[in-house]
Amino acid sequence: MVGPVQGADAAPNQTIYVSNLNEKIKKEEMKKSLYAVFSQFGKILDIVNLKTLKLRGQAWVVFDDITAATNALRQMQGFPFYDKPMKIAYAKTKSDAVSKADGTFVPREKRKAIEEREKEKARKRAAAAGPVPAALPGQMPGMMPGMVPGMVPPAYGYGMPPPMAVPEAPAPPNNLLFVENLPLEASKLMLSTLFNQFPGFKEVRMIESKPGIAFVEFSDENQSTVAMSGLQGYRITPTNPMLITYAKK
DNA sequence: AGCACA
Repeated sequence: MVGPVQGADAAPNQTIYVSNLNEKIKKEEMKKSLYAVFSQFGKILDIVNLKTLKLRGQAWVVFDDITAATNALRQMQGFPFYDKPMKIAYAKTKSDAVSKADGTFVPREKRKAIEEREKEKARKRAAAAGPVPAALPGQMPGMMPGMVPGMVPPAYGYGMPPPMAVPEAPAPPNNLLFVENLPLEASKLMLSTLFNQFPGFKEVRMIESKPGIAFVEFSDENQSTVAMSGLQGYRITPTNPMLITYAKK
């Protein structure tokens, strides 16, 4: 049998479906925090988070490739995030961001229209031809006039814009953390106190001319990773959940 | 629980 099987998990996909998310968190914040937590696994093409009745508490994180998605799924399964354990599965279908990147994207309205047209053609053909004739020698079943084996859809048809701009590639895991979205009142002492709870803490560095960010150094990347998980989204003030990523070195 | 692309 072909296609998704009822009751089975979705097949591996470069998009993960994340559910059991805290519904109180606003969309923009949720996306930023998901980005902060998942970008360590690979390039993220898009994050979709809708708050409609049917879709709240869920998000789709679209990765560049399925290896990244698989690692994210395995490593972040059950990860406590805004006080709730994340539930992660592969998405059931291909994301638009992926279709846009590989040139196969067709807007939904057009997809519908095209389907209708194909159906209509099929009906007419069936009516005109009567009983199905045997295929001519050398003709492949299912081929239509004008079709050529191996034909592919046009890249970037339909006047679509190029794929969305993507945040620059995140740094690989390492011992130095980059902290952003800090409130102005965040001090070196506050941050040191906070990060010092985690083993391997070495120092906090802030830059006078760049408020809102800090670098936090640990002895090794395992230790920095633990601290990142522990403080991701932590609020020094109610308005600024901190965003922690690995620093570029 | 809920699988979309505002």
